[in-house]
Amino acid sequence: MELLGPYDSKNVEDKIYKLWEDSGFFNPDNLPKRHRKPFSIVLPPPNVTGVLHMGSALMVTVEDIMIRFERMRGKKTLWIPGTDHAAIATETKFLKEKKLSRNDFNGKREEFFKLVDQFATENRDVMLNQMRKMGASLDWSRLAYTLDEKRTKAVKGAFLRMHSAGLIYAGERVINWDTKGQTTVSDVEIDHETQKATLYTFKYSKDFPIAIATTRPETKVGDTAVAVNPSDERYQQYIGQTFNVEFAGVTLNIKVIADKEVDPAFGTGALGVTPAHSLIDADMAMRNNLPSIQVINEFGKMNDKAGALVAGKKTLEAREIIVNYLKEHNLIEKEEIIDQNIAKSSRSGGIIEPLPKRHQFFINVNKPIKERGNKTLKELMREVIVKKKIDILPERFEKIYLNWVENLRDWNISRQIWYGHAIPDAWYKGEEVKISAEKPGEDWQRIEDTLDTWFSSGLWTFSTLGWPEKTADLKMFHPTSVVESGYDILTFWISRMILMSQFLLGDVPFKTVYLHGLVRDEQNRKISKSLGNNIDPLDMISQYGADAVRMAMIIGTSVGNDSKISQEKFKAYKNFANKIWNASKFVQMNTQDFDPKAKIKLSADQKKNLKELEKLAKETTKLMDGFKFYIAGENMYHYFWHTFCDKIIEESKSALASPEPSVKAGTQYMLLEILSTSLKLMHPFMPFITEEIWQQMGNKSLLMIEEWPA
RNA sequence: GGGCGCUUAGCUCAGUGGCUAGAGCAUCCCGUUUACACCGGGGAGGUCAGGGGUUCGAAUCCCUUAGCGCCCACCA
Repeated sequence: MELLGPYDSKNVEDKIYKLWEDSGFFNPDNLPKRHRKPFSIVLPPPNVTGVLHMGSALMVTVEDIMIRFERMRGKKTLWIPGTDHAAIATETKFLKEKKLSRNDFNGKREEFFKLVDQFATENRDVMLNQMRKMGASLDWSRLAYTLDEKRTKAVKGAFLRMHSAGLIYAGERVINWDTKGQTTVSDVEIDHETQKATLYTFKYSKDFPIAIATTRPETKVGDTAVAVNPSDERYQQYIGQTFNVEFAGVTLNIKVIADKEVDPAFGTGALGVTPAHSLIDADMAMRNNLPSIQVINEFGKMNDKAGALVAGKKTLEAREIIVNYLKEHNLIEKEEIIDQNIAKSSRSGGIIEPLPKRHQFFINVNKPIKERGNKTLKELMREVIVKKKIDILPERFEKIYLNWVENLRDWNISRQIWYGHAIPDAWYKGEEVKISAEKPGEDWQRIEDTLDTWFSSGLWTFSTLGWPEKTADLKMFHPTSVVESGYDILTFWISRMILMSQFLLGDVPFKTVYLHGLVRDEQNRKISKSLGNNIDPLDMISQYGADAVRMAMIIGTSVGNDSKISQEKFKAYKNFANKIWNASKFVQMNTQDFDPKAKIKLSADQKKNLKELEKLAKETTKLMDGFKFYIAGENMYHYFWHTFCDKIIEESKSALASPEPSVKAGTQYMLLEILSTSLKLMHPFMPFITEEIWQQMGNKSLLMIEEWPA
């Protein structure tokens, strides 16, 4: 009997974790025979250079609850750990911490790659240990990294298959250029900020017949057309005509075109078309066969084609110069202040400048795929939700997802950074691009871009199981049962996994998506480094114990909703852990002499207690099945404290003192029964303390693999 | 501009047609001989944002108003 003093998590947790790890039961291959049906989850791979924060603590808690619950229920449970190389984020962090720039490496990419890799690995081990502290029952023998050898093979296989199916194409396109990060980014990596901007209405020159409106006059030196709505009567006479105009030191060749995308009600109803620096204009130029003139370079400065007046200037300076030019020449008709969205890179914060770039790889989401019933990726992504092959919890995110898929455009997967997967077998000669294992010819050169990091994480559910090899793991554990993540990466990650799995495997990557909310501080602020309001889960673990941290994370957080976390909450569940400890101590002290073979007599109330417990177990199971862990946990808390401790234990005190042996033995039986069943029911939530007590009760087996009581 | 959601006790939140609307924390009163003061017993505290409707019955379903929040978007 060792349950002395108040519960001290520090003496228990590391010891218990080692006990579990040594048992081998985190690995489904080692589980006893009764564990047959698979249940699998892939851990959303955190950035390799990250640290465990409140969001990851919540993620680990929810997933470990599911895994432990299903393991006890007899499933063959696999929870795969791993980390994400997070290309841009890691490269940026490395350069910043080492106070280096890519130029310092003089093009020595391999050397650079090695150093970043090493940097990443050091960080990784720290973070993985943090997950152990949380009690995560991850199968460490299957640890994966999005940039390790096996995953590289998967990436290459996926890329080549998509390319040969015609789903990946390359070419010169107007892309989102991050002027700070010096790379292209995809549509989802852009944030829009509303700003006040001046909308200028003006003519290129006095002899040009149509006035146009823009908030970016500096781009107008790259105009090749003016577009009007085909039904706009004001401009009918000019459609099809071409004008040569002198504008701010350059000669523009402006064709007047009709395009239905133009809103006749906005501005003058006429749009100056700048094919090189606007995505919508680029589309319009493609439809109307217009030339494109790049006037802004990759550093956000005007180039030589922009004319002597502004060449070499930053875009904002150039804007002033052009506006002055317009004023001097009396060309401005109207100036008004409007709200405008400006695009910024969500990673670097740099302004996004649309500009044309060669050799860019895209995933075509609108191409019918022969081997998938002529459906497009977009249709496949939509179908799995509509046909309920995948459930998203909470359901409202299905609408958000579908809405996003509707608006989906081709995905630019090229990145101009070094740390990441090289685009496999990619070569260029001038504008030409070829995918070939061998160098296609003398004049061909390697395309040195890397892939968007989400390309590799999109493969995660099956690349971690050995794909493209036909492994036993893949057969057993894919599709995975549940994917659990924050709703903020629904479009980045969840959607890409669906895309990849649908095409490459013709199957869903998971059956259920469980989305958790953001963890916020007491003032309802997002937890972020810049606010300095981060609560370190490790601090909380050392103050309150991992079980208390897990309870604090899960209770009061319903699926898909943000939650608030505060010190009081951790404290409350630390008290609960102590309550469990003391109640167990009481039971043990009073059942030392219990003989399992003794004749027992139960009072009507005691029988009722056992019935109630049975009911609670059934309800808990139902709630867990419905992913309502927060309610299940709260119910257990309430039952254990206010029913078992406050009522049942109190009432048992007199019965334990009964002179009638069968009454005493009956009471002992009941107490032991309720305690051990409670420990089982609470184990997914509070694994350390329940296992510790289970062990101290003299059980030979691990609570972790005990049979679930309902 | 399009879409989604939230508003329930002082605070954080549960509760998707049915007993008198719940929990945790906080608060107030009482209580220290042996499981636990990291405790026990008791109490106060809510026109479920406002209005309208459906229903035998509404926090829950529908409409509407207000406030707050999120996502998407190439009105230049």
